[in-house]
Amino acid sequence: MEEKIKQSIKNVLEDFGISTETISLEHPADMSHGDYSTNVALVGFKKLQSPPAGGPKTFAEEIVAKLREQNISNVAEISIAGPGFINFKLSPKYFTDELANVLADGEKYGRGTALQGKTVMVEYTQPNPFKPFHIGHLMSNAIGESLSRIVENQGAKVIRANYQGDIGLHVAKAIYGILKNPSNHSGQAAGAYPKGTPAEVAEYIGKCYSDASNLYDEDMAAKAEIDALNKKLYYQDVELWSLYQEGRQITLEAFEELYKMLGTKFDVYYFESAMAEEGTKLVEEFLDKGVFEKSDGAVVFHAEKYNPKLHTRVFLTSAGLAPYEAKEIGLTVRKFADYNPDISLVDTATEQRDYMMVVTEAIRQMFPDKKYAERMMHVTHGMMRFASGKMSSRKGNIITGESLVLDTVALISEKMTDRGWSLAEKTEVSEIVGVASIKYSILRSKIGSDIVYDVEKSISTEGDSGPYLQYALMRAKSVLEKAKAEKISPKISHTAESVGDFEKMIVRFPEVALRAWSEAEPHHLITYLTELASGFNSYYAQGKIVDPTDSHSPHKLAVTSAFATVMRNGLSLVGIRIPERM
RNA sequence: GCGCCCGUAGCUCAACGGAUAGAGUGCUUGUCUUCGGAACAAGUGAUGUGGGUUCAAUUCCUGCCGGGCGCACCA
Repeated sequence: MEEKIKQSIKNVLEDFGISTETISLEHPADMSHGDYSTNVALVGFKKLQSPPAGGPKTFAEEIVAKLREQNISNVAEISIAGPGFINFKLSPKYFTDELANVLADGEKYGRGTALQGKTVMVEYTQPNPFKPFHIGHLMSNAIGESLSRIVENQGAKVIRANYQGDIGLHVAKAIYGILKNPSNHSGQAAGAYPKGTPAEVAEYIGKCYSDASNLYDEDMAAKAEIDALNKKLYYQDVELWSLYQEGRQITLEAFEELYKMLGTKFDVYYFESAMAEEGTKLVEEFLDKGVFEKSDGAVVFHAEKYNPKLHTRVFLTSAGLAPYEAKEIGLTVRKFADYNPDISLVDTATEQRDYMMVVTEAIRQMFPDKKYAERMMHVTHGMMRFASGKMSSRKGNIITGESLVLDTVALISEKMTDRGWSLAEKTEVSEIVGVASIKYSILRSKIGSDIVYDVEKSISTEGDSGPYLQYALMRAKSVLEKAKAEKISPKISHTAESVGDFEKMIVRFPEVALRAWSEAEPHHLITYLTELASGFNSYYAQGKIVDPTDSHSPHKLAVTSAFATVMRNGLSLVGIRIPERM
C-alpha cells in the first residue's frame, strides 16, 4: 500500500520535473489527519523552476489534482492540511481486508522478507563461568533474544551464540577462593565443592570469587598467589585441572537453568580458552604482514592510523599472552568459518564500544577481501541502576541477575489473584509473569541507554508493564472463549463503521516489526504493544463484545481475535512468554 | 586533555526533520465491578542553556552547563 502511494506521488512529481529517490510517507501522529501523509509539496516547492505564487499550499493543490486522476485503489480521500501536507485517507475496505489477513495468517502475520535467505549470528548474554550471572547479562539476554526473534521474523536463519570467558584472572580468583575458602562459607572444606544443585554450588563459587577479589586488592601475598594460579591455569596445570573443569561445568549448568527460565536456547557456545591459540597465531601472522607492530615488547595495533577517533590497543602482551583483543580475532575467524553469517550481530555493554571498534578496524585491515568487518554489527546496552538505593536482594546479597529474577517472581507470586491454582501452576505462571516484567523494563527504552529499575514499581499491579500486555491478552482470550460457548463466530463486516482507530492500529504490526529490525530497536515493539493493549482495554470497556442481541458482535469478535493474534506474535518477538491464565 | 553516548512533566520512558511534544507513574476526580478491576475515562504537568541551518528543530551544526563510558599489556 505504502509503495503504491509512493509510486503515484513519484509519477506526479516527475510531471512537475522533480525527481526524488526517497519520498517521505508517514503515518500522521494524529489519526484524524488521515492514514498517510506526505510533505513532498513542502520539500519539492523549492525545486520548482517556476513556483506558483500561492506558495507550497498551491503546489500541494496541483499535486493533489493529479493524484486524484490516478485513482489509486483503496485511497478514499486526498486532502491538504497545514502548511502543505498532503493527507491520504484509505478506504475502510483496505482495513477490513487487512484484518481478514490477520485472521488468515495467524502466527505468520507480521512476518517480513527483509532478511530472506540470510544467515544472522546473534551473540549475546556472554556470562563468565566462575562468576555470578549479573544484571548486565540479564540485559544482554533480553536484548539479544529479542533481536534474534526480530531477525528471524524477517526471514533470516538465526544462530544464537554465547561467548563465555572461561579463562583469565577472574577464574584464578575463584579457584584461589575455592582452594582457601577464607570466610569459611557454608562450612565447606577448602579445595572442594559443596554438594547441592548447580545454582547452589554456583552461588558458593561466587562468594569464593568475591572473597578472593577483595584479597587481591588488599593482600600482596594473595595477589601474588592468584597471579601465579592464573599462569598455571593458562597452561592447563594438571593439578588444578579437575577442580577447574568441575567448577566450569557446574556454573555453566547453573546458567543453563536460567536460560530456560528466560526463554533462550543457544545454538553454539564459544569459549575464550579455545580462542587464545588461534588468536595468537593470527596476530603473529599479521605482525609479519605489517598490520600489527611491536611496541615495548607487546604487539599492538594503531587503529588511529585508519580512523583518528580510534586508539592503539595491545593484541599480544609482552609476556606473549593473548588478551581479549587477540581472542576476539580468533573468535571472529572461527565463527565466520563455522557459519559464514551475512551479519554477525554482537551485543555487549557500552564500555566495550571503542574497544570493539578498534578490533573491527584490525579485522578490516587483516581480511579486506573477506568482508568480515563489513558484516559485523555491534549494539551496546547500558547499565541497570536501581531506584530507592535498595542495592541488595531479598537474601541480603548483592543483586545478581539471578536474584533479581527470583525476587521478582516471588513478589509477583504474592500479588497474584487466586484462581484456585495448583502449586505447579502458580509457580509456572509467576515465573512467566515475573520474567515478562523484567524483560519489559529492559526492552521498553532504547537499548543504548542506562535503565533505572525499581523492583517494587516494575511489578506494581498498575500501568505500563509486561503483565499489562499479558493481561490484555488474557482478557481477549476469555472473551473468545465465552463467544465460543455462546456459539457466536467471528466474522468481519466490510462496512465503514467497522473501522476505528483500534482496528487500524492492529494492522500496523508488520511495519513495526520491520522497523524494529531496521533500527535494531526492540523498544518500538514494546511501545506499539503497549498502545495496542491500551487500545484493546478501551475497546473492551466500551461495551459488550459477546452479545447475541448485537449484530456487530461477530465483527467485534473478529477484531478481538485479530488483536489476540497480533499481541501473541508481538510478545513472541520481544521474547515474552504467554501464560495459560494469570 | 582527546573520543563516544546522554540531558524531554516531580519520577520512569516515547516521539521515522513535520501538524496541538506522547505514555505510564504521582496527585485530583469520575466509571464500573453483568465478556477477567492487574481495568477504563477526565484533569494536572516537560524539550538544560545561548547561537545557527530550515518553510518547519526534541531531532541536524555549534558554544556553554551538567551526567555516563572509554583512551597500552584487565576482561
